[in-house]
Amino acid sequence: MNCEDPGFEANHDHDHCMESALSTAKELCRERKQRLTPVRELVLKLIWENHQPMGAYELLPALAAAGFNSAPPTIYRALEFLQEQGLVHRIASLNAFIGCPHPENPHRSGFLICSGCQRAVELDTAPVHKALSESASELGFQIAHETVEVVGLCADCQNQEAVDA
Amino acid sequence: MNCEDPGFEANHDHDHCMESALSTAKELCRERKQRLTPVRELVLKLIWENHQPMGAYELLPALAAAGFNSAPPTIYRALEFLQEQGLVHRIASLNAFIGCPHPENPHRSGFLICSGCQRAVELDTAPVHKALSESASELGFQIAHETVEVVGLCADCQNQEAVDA
DNA sequence: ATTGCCATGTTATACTATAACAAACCTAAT
DNA sequence: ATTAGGTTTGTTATAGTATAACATGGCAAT
Ligand SMILES: [Zn+2]
Ligand SMILES: [Zn+2]
Ligand SMILES: [Zn+2]
Ligand SMILES: [Zn+2]
Repeated sequence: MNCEDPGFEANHDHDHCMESALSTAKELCRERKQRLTPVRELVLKLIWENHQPMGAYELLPALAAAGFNSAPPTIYRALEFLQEQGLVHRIASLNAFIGCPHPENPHRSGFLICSGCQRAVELDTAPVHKALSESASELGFQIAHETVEVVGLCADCQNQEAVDA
Repeated sequence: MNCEDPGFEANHDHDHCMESALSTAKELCRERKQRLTPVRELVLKLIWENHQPMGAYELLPALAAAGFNSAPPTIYRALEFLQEQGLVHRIASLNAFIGCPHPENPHRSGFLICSGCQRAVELDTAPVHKALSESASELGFQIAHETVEVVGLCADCQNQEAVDA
């Protein structure tokens, strides 16, 4: 698999993920006449490299190592830009950020987060959105944004638990 | 309506909400042999009084006014206890806490949050959970906990917007 | 009364995020 | 090329959220 086909499979080509995500990002920003500056690109790269949700402050050392200013505003500005472009999502329950595998079409995001291996994969939120919008419309509530973050164990980590037990 | 029938209706009996929530809490803690100490009860009362999601630090002044220590650990300990007992929920996307209208049977929580009036109501999460668990089981993912927080406009605030426009 | 557990007080610190203003840098007219 | 205007980055400071660690006090079972 690659990162365009979300899942928890461990054995996939990380490098391909990252390169693909970066080249897609460059193309999108070019189309949209947005500037994927060096620091923004580096932050995106770092997020994809780690391939799991990353806190803002976890990214700072690598920024410093690359010669950029590593005060908090630097990283938060980059993250803000990347979020606006749909290149990364924020996971509220983790105070962390993760790369989006489908930035070309903006969408509602939702995540499955494994508490065993810390990996997170983006969900297809269509079914859950349908359920939510039905509940909301019963109350006359107009949805603007959804936070859907599910914590649990991925298949690998369930197996691991069984082995350990 | 009262708070056992969640909704965004403005004209309901706040005092009844609060008293009902507090007496339910007392009874539950007695049944469970848990101690609803003065500071814990006060925190619960403050949360219900405000009747909207409250940040931990917003509650501290009232604690100080009541003669309690008002250092952060005090409030976070009380909140932790109240969460364990299902008496309050944390809303991750707001870093805030709100009283649960149905603490007698522990449940998955989900919220509709109005960005106009800051009120939040608990959702019936059964339909959402059904959708989520189908998506999760396709990936062999075992759900432990769900964060479902929907931001938007309640009916009142939609009307208000229409008037203002 | 003694012991042990739970709850609270207290101080300090970690972690997360933004405000505010200055400097550098594009970019696109002139 | 010059200049003016907007955007990006640097820099310092601070706001906002949450927990660690250890001391003290209250309560209950023996
Ligand atoms: Zn996405
Ligand atoms: Zn896992
Ligand atoms: Zn609840
Ligand atoms: Zn409203």
